[in-house]
Amino acid sequence: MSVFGHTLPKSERLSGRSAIGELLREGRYITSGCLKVCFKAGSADATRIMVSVPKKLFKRAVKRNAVKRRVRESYRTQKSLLGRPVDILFIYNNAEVLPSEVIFKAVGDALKHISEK
RNA sequence: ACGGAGGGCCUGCCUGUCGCGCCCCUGCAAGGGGGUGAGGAAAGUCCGGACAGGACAGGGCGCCCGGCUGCGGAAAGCGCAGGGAGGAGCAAUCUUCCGGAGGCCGUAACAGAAAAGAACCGCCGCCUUGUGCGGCAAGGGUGAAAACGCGGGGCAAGAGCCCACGACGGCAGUCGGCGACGCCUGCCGGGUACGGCACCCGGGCCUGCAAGACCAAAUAUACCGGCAGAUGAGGGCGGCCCGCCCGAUGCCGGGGGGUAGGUUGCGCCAGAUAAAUGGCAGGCUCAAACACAGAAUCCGGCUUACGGCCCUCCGUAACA
RNA sequence: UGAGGUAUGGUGUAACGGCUAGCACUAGGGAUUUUGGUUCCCUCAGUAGAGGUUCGAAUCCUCUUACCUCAA
Repeated sequence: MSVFGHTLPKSERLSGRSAIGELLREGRYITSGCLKVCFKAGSADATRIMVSVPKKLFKRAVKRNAVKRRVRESYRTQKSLLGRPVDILFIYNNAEVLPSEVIFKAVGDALKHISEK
């Protein structure tokens, strides 16, 4: 782990059918700007996240990838806002590819909201 | 210069910083170092394969797809070059069609007499002068399409009826070409268009990596072994015992198929598996660093989307 | 990722390649009625988009777009 902690290795990403199913079943939902966020207290040691961009919103894979990368980048630079381990799912919920600043703010707000709960 | 036509090429690189996948090295570990990391279309999934499973004695018919020629190719609704007929454009050039049949079958709405052996108007002849009989297909009109064009002969009037020239189709021959075919000569032919059928040549079994292969919890269980069991195993009521009720299987071990899940298929310079190539700042080469766009089994094409440059050619205008 | 299908007025659906694309409901107008309903009459509005074949295309062919189904 680097000095700054602004990393996002594989162990901090949510994967696996059962883990995702558990989150979707038991998680709480909040909305923050262009994002819908599903989260629950983490069962693993580290905070784990995943990002979802529905195909209904963007038909082109390039746009979906761009949005996912911006969300991940925003989380990576702001992950220090969280205290204890949480499982989080970010679902993009806007018909347009928004600029990085907007997504950055939405992710930041969501993280603050979660850490207060 | 503007507009257009054809062809070719490219669609980055570097630095700083924060990050990601895979591989290698190092380290007990945390980590550190190095390498590498999307496209010309990766797309649409329109064709063809490889590969995999299923089916399958051998052969024929049928069915489906393709159909000018030559070369390339494993093959292709493939590429390159060329041929014929038609169409678009002032032009450069582009584009559509193409084996085969004098036979058979089907279709040709409306209009029109008639849409395939035609006669409404019309033209001509005869007499018994009529709502007659017969001949003709040049002219008119309908239609998307009407029986080859034009000139002459011929005739009662006419007509490829005959003749010359021409167009079209077929056959034969000389020459040129690997060939499709072309040029020339001679002979023959005359009801159109479209589609299908005999036939000829080539290809085609079906399903697709969510194919397929391997490992393998929990629960139930084929089968095998051991133990207990109508002298009551086990279960229900209950915290336990007694009691009451139901009662022939119960427990343990092995074990096959198989589900969740995992591995493989899956790439020895991309190789993930909820899925990596990015963000920010700046620079360089420069024709430009923008547009279209993100690998999931892999190849060969086609099609569609889209930025830029170069070369050749055509047209218009201006200048020399 | 692979395989397949659909698109016709606002909605649901018909139409051997051939009349002005038919029908029902809805909507608008009118008639009947004291008013409303029922009933009757009239009207509006459509072949998803772009090319091609053809004398002629909703229909046949090609491409594009949108939507749907199936295969863990």
